[in-house]
Amino acid sequence: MDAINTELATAPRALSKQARRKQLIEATIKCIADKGLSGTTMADVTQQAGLSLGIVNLHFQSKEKLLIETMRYISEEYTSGLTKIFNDKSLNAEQKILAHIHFDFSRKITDRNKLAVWFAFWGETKSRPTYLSICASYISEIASNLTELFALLKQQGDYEQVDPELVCTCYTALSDGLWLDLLVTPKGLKPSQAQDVAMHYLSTQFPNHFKPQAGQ
Amino acid sequence: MDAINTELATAPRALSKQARRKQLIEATIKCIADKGLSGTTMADVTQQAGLSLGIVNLHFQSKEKLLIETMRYISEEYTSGLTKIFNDKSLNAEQKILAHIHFDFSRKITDRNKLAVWFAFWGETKSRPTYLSICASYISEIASNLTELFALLKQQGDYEQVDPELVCTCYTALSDGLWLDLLVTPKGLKPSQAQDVAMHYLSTQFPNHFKPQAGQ
DNA sequence: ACAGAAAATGAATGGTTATTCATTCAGTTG
DNA sequence: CAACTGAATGAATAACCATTCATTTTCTGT
Repeated sequence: MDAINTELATAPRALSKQARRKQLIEATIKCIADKGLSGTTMADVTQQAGLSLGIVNLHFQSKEKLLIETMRYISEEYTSGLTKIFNDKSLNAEQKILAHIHFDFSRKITDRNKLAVWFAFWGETKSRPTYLSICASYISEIASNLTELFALLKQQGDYEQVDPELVCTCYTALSDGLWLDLLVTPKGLKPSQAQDVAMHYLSTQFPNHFKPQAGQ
Repeated sequence: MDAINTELATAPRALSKQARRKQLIEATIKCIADKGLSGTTMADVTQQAGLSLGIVNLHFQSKEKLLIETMRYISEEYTSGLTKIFNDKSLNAEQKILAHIHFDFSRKITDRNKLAVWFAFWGETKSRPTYLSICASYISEIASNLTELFALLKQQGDYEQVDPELVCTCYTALSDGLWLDLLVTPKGLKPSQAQDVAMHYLSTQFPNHFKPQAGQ
C-alpha cells in the first residue's frame, strides 16, 4: 500500500537512467516474491517503486523486457560474486571453495525474495527459450571453474577415488536443492544450517581439508 | 494445435466426473509445461483437452481451483508412490531406500512436463499460501519416513558417525537439485545419471550397503 | 532567468481472458 | 419412443491489464 522509493524519495528526477532501471528491477523482485510471476502487473511494479504507471515502458519498452532484465540482474549478481572469488589470486583452492560455499549461503544470495524469483523463472524455463539461454550462459562457466578447483584439491590431498566432475554436479545440485528448502520451508532450515549440510557433503569427499561441523 | 483427447475421443459424454477431471488436469500439466504458468489460459487448457471453453468452470468452478487440484494431483502421485514403498513389508530398509531412489528418478517422476509444473508451483509458493500448505503436508511425512530408514541402516552397519536426519536433509535437497538439472539442462544430464549422482552420495554414508557406480 | 531537452505522469485505448448461462446434445428411464 | 436428466457447448459479458501518448514537471545550458 505505502510507496517505497527508499533512499531516493526526495529527488526522483535526479536519478540516472541506470539507477531508475535498477529501482524498477528491485521493485519487480519484490512483486514477484509477493504476488508470484503470474500475479505481477505493471501497476504493481510501478506502485511498489512509488512511480507512475507508464514508467516501465519508458525505461524497458515492455513488461517482457523488464522481466528478462530482472532475471539477468539476479543472474549477474550471482555470477559476478563467484567470478570475483575464482579470480582472487590471494586465495588457494581450498579457500576459494570455502568462499564459494560461504557466498552461496550468504544473506545476499539466500534472500527469500530473490530465491522466489530464481524459482519463478526456472519454472518457466521450459516454455521461454530466452530465460533458458540466460541460465545456460552462466551454468557451464561456473561448473568448469568449480570442477577445476575440485581437481586441484584432489591433486593436493590423498583423494584417489574422487571424481571432480561428479563432485561438481553433486555439490551444485545439493546447493540448488537447499535453496529450494530455504524458499519453501523457511521455518525448517536456516541459511547457516544449509551451509553446514553443504559442508557435510564436501567433508565426505575431502576429509583432510574439510571437517564436518561440530554443532548438533 | 491438434486436439488431444487420446483414448476418449469417441464417447466423451460417457466419461465419469472423476475421469473428466483427470483429463483436464493432465491437459493443464501439458499447458503449464508448454506455455508456463503465467501463459496458460482456460482456452489453452480446454483446447488441449479437446473440449469446450466452459468445461473447466463446470468441473472446477474456477481456474484457481483447477491449478490447486493440478498441484495436488502431482503431489499425490509422488507421495502415494513413496508410501507404497515405505509400507511394503516384503522389503528391508536397504531395499526400500533403493526403491525410493529408483522411484525418484523413474520416467514417471522425471517427466519434464511434470517437473515444469513442480517448479512453476514452487516459484509461486511464497505468494500463495495454498500451494505452500499442499507442499508442507507431504514434506514432513516423507522426511520422517526416510530418516527412519537411514536410522535403521545405521544400526545394521558400522556407521557410528552417520547422522540420519542430516543424511535425509542432504539426500532430499540433492534429489530436488537434480530434478532442477533435468528440467533446466535436459541435454546435460540423463535421469539415469542423476540417479548415479544420488547413489554416489549414499555410498559416502553407507559404503557397506551401497557401492558407487562403476560407469563414469 | 529563460528556453529547450529530457523525464515522468496517468487517463484513455485496445486487446486479452475468466466467467456466465441460454441452448444443444447424449444417455436413461418408463 | 417420448419425456426427462444432466453433461457439454460456445457466444456474450465483464473484468483486467499492457501499452500509448498528450500533457506536465524537472533539469541543463547559456
